[in-house]
Amino acid sequence: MAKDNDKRQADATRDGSVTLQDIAAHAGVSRSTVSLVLRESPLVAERTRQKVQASIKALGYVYNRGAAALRGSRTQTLGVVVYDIANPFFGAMVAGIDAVLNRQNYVSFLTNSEDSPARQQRFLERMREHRVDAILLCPAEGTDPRLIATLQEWRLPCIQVLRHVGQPPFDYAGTDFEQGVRQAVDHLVTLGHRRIAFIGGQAEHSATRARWQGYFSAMAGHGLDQTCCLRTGLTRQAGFDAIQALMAESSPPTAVICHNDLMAFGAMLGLKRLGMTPGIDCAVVGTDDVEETALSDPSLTSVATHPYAVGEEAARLALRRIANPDGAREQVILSPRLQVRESCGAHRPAAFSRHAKPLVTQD
Amino acid sequence: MAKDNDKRQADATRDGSVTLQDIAAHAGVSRSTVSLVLRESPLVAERTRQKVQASIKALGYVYNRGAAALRGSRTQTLGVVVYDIANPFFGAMVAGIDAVLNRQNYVSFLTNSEDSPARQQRFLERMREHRVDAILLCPAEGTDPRLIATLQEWRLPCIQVLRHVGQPPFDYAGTDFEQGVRQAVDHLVTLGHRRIAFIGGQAEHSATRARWQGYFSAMAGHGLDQTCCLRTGLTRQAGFDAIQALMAESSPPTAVICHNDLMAFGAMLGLKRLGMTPGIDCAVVGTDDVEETALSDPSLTSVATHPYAVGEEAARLALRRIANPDGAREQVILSPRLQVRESCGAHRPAAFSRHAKPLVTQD
DNA sequence: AGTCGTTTTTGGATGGGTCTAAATCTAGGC
DNA sequence: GCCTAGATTTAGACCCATCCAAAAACGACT
Repeated sequence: MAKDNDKRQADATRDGSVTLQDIAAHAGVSRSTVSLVLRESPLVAERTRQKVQASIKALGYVYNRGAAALRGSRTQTLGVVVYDIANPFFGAMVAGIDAVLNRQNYVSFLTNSEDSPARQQRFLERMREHRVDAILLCPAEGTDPRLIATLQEWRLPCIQVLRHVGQPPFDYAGTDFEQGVRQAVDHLVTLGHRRIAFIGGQAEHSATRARWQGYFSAMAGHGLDQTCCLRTGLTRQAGFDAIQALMAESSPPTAVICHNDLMAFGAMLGLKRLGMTPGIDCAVVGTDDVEETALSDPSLTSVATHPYAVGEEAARLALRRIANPDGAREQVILSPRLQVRESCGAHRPAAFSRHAKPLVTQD
Repeated sequence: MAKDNDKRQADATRDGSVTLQDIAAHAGVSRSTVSLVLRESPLVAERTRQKVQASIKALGYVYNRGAAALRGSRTQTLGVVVYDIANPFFGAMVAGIDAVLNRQNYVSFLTNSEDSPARQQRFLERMREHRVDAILLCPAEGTDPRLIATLQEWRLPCIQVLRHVGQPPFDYAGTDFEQGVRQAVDHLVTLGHRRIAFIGGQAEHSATRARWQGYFSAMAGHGLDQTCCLRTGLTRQAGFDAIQALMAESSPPTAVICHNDLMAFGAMLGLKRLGMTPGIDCAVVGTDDVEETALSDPSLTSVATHPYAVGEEAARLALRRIANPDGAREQVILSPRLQVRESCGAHRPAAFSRHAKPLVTQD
């Protein structure tokens, strides 16, 4: 037996792969026992546990999660699909996801659909082949609503994030965009604005619809029917173009709310281009409250949508769903908060530090 | 046999897991043959291939990459460790990595070390347990240089990105920061500046050292010895503080080069706070050329370090290394390019800037 | 018909864990 | 000293593909 031991150990050092079998031999127990020790089972006697642990250390064993996943049912991996990883908003969200997963020894695959349903589809299939335990999906624009049902058939838990498609009993984590826009409208009305425009997306997903809904209902609530709005793309350029179109109208708005911060930055540049000053000649409010809001000039008032926190919630929800695949579906919806800065004309803080926001937005 | 077939198929629909065995039975061939078809082996006869493919489609088979990885040696996965995923620079880099990997059917785990060597260590160990084929590592600040040797012992290919530690024969992809800073100095000298300051990191990694090196050597090359510089943190706040300290000196600099764009944005805000106009009272140059450079006011002149391209190169290098683990180590180093905008005072493009100035001086 | 070289196909071992049911060991009770 | 419930440990099947050596099929050529 000692000889057998030696041989094993020699093998191990040669190709660097020590297995349960090797540990078992070294510690003088069975493979099963070692497996139990590794999984911290309470069934193992303390003395045995220590003996095995010592062998594990001595041989430099590395757990093989792939092999474990093959027999067991969990891979301890998650798939994350976003549609624009270069967007700082998603950077923050991914950081939130990462923070939660690490605590649970999970790792996540990250892929970027670039808002292409076809790419998204390929990724999902690849994730499936890798047997991820769940998917966090920010659906690409134009995603077929039936996708969610398909994933269900695949028995692949899917948490939708920020946007959602398909029929309601689904898992979702996001922000209440409707309420966010409403807050922006309310604030602007308080400041005396009446002609408030909204520029936002034309695509049909939940996140767009919710914003429009918030805008229309808030305006109506204040008895302001003469809404003016524009359905555009979601880029900085779109904001730049849209604001100029709005200003060219016979009675231009005195304030504008934008679908996201990128568009708001574009709108501010557009105003400057026209010789106008954002926050004075026309108030501008963005959405997301990305880090850069504080360093634009004027600093941008924005509806904070807490990407880091959304990421955390989504990840937590995913872990709950993995633990209990048939549990009731959950929607975790965070409340946005209007972050008032200079661009809405409310005030102009004197010091940089006062309107600097912490690097990590956490509720 | 037909009965056996039926049973198999029933199993399949029940728990959604069709295996090679099922396909083999359905197509009337052996498991081995099916495996060959899946891997597009030229050994299989065309007729057989088609028959098998039909069965695969009919039964809705899903390839099990985990099982394949257990026997074979490749997992088709990569680990990516960055130190600040919320930073837009890394967002772009990750997008570049993702783009290359997808073409090769690879997926990557992404984790965020937050510049903590301990977290980084944990991640690397987890990646090892998942048997990733290679690691793309942006080493956290304070990483022990021996880490690279350790990874080598683990036989885990590691491509360092942007920063590097350890002894030279290693794989690396990054940008030539030294040359970047040199370009910035040269440009500023051409514009007539003599008192050029540099504010940058104090930590000891390659990326910091290279920048200092570039600064000192370029200054010396122009016969400008009276260098003034500050070693600070790398945040916006650090830039904000540093510029004010510099301006308080008896003979303040007329231009300042910053370690990254975040600091440059901070520095510009700092100048405004002092009632000065960036690009007029003091030139400011950043590094990285993140997207937001164009929308600051004034727009920021910056040394473009091409994060997307760096990500692509790193991923490609990783794939080469996986294919040939013992090949010669490579260093892929991209040349930066100075992106001249308004903040260095060289010119003020007509488009956005004409009206921007009055706006800033309003404080 | 027999031989030979290709081209295809295949059985069975293998990778490294987990799972289940059964075996073995305790200590306490009589 | 024997019996039993409870605590530990274990053997062996299993997960699902890949690998290798060997078998089978095929066609061409003596």
